[in-house]
Amino acid sequence: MLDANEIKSLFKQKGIKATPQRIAVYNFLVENRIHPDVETVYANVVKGKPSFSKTTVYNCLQAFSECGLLIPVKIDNEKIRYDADISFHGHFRCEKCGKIYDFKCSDEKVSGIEGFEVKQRDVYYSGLCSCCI
Amino acid sequence: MLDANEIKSLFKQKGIKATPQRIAVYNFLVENRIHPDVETVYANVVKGKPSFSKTTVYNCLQAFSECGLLIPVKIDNEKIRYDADISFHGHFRCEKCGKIYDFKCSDEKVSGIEGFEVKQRDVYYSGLCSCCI
DNA sequence: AATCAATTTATAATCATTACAATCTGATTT
DNA sequence: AAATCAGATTGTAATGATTATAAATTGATT
Repeated sequence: MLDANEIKSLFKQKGIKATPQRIAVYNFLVENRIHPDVETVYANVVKGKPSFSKTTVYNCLQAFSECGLLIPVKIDNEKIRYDADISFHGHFRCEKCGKIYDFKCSDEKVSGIEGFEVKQRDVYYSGLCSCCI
Repeated sequence: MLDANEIKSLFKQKGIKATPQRIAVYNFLVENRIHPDVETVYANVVKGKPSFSKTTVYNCLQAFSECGLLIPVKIDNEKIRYDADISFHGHFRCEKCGKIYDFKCSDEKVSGIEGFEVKQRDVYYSGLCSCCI
């Protein structure tokens, strides 16, 4: 469990209000690096507060995405999943078990978009993980 | 306009039946490298055949994706778009004009997924294109 | 303690995609 | 060339995740 005051100052830094719901959602994301989707986050936080609304989970995840606290992972045709590790890395999705793996990824050399302003880079692989081959 | 017989033999090679609808959809994709979504494809093919069903467009695009005739581009929160260029390259989406640009992209060096079987690699960038900066 | 903007909640609305079943048709066989 | 049949197309209906809405609540500031 992260220190609530740390989270609060982090939120303040990012300009978003600290609410118990947001703290619960962020805490879950940081402690469970499983790239959960909305449903999974909801299922877990609602255990601690039965009145937790799914809309709130949507709101929280969107707010966090917008202020850069987490990265939305949009891979294959799956629902969006969320990653609290905001450093640059690739995502591999196993098409059999559905698990998403982080991997290290060097910067690519690119050409054809000279003069463009790149704000976001995503590297997605998919296939079979070693457990599922 | 591509040669219909060429397309037919291509479809046969891939093991899918050649129908006028499929030929129309594939032809549009190859001639218009605009990474269209389902709606755009439908709007264009229905002009040549008013009874064209949108379900058929979904079916065609899925069949083509499955047999490797085109690549589904799933970038940002946008609807899936389709690319008839199946060689490896990156996709840049301008968040202002919505246009998708192809770019050349060297192979990345990766670590952390040794022993995995990679079947699909996608590199997605987004930001502002030179026209929109 | 008062205030106000932001957030949460529950419900309803939206809309892209999928499911379905009847009809049709392309490709193969006779 | 006609028969055959699996596969494809069509129109309609169902699905379900996400978004919109508005009332009630609450966090942060004064």
